[in-house]
Amino acid sequence: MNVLLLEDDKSLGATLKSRLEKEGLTAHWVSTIQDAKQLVDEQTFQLIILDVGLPDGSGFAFSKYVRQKTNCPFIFVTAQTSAEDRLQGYELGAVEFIPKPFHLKEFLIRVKNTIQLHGSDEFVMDDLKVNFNTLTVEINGQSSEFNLKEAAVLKMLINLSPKVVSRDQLLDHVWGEDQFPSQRTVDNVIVSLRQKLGSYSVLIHSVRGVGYVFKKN
Amino acid sequence: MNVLLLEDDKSLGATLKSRLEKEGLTAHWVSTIQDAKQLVDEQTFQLIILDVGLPDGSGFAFSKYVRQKTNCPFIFVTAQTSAEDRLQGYELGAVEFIPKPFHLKEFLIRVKNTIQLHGSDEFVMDDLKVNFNTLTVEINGQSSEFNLKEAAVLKMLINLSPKVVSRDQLLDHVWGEDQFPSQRTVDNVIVSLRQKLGSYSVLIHSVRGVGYVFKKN
DNA sequence: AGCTATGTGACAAAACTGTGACACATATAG
DNA sequence: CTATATGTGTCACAGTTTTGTCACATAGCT
Repeated sequence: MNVLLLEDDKSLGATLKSRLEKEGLTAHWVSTIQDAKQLVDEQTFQLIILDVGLPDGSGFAFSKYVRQKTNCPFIFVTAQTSAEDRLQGYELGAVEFIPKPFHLKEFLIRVKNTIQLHGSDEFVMDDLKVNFNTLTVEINGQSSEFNLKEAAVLKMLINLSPKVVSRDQLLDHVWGEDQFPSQRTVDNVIVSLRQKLGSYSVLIHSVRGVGYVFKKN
Repeated sequence: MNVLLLEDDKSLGATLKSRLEKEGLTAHWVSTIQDAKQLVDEQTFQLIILDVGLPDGSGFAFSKYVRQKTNCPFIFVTAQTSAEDRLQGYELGAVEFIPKPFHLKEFLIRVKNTIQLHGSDEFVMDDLKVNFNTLTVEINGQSSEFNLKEAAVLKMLINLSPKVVSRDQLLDHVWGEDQFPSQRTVDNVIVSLRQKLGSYSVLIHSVRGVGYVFKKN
């Protein structure tokens, strides 16, 4: 799960990022709306956690930007906690509203609940539907299943699309920085991915000398 | 859906009861812990919404009483909203904590989320009928009984369907975050569930490396 | 003690993974 | 243009990991 954390308090941001990662999530932490916009344009997230009072604008405004681009669920974490603030948050499409200050345990409980309830980890394009939760891919109703590595590789390619992802990046991210399988291993995963993607296999291009790209159309 | 509303503010209580009923729920409204205990002893509820500051005691205390008797989810609605209060609420097993004052719309959004996440205590599909309250399953009239763990696991799978539930999620939710049975334990519960589900056992799929899914057809 | 509910360990079965070999493709130099 | 070097696609095999299942141990209750 790819999580975007937008929080300008350095200490809090660092803490939350580390706790989210302990939960097995991939957390990206930025402290300005500008940086957040850039990340949202570059990657896809399954959850966004954001403050309202930020140095370069209001989290409420940013949440509108997010809504236009994706349907990613988001959680407000803020000291502005009046009934009106909360209602505004929920009406903007928030799925949670956590008032500051809070205890970490409460934060984690509520984030977990949110992920269980709203966290759909899907990629859809035309007749192609990939579900990273059930590790399945459906093409024109025909479905087949991924294994863990395949899913992780495809997810990374899609998340970073249209950037080229090197084999080393894949090995680091998917296999872990302490594992050193041969680079042929990556190719093999690509092979089986392509088989399972059928006619959509052409979306995975190989870039000679570098790695692979997923091109959305 | 049977909902218990424990709120001593007459005006607020009446409003909430009426709004809950507009949502199609059956709402019982009482204003004292004494009355609430009596109702809890007499009936089964699928959701309890309660204030903390009550004329004849603390809602926190009552929530402990509830926990002993049932596993019904409950939501605190209260003006005591410090981080400590909220944490205490969540640690007592609350699934939501709504600070006063609030707008009705926020209240309804959060109640609906809760209901969706925790579901009802009966599940019916074709010839399959599962009752999580009496811990029974009936298939074509043939009935058998679950034990507590089996029921809790099945309920979680069904409530989150079609999402995959990891063994860790199951261990946290069913066994508790402070218990650490082996993951084999989960598999064994799945085995006995499958046995009791007979021909419907195929609905429980395992997702290698992740966990299990319940697929409603 | 007898009973039930629950957790554990062992082992087989199934699925996944990484490797090397080889064919094929693409770049670069001559 | 051809030869050579290098990168990539694909396959089958064997080792590893995960899961299904069973028999048994333990705990708590009556």
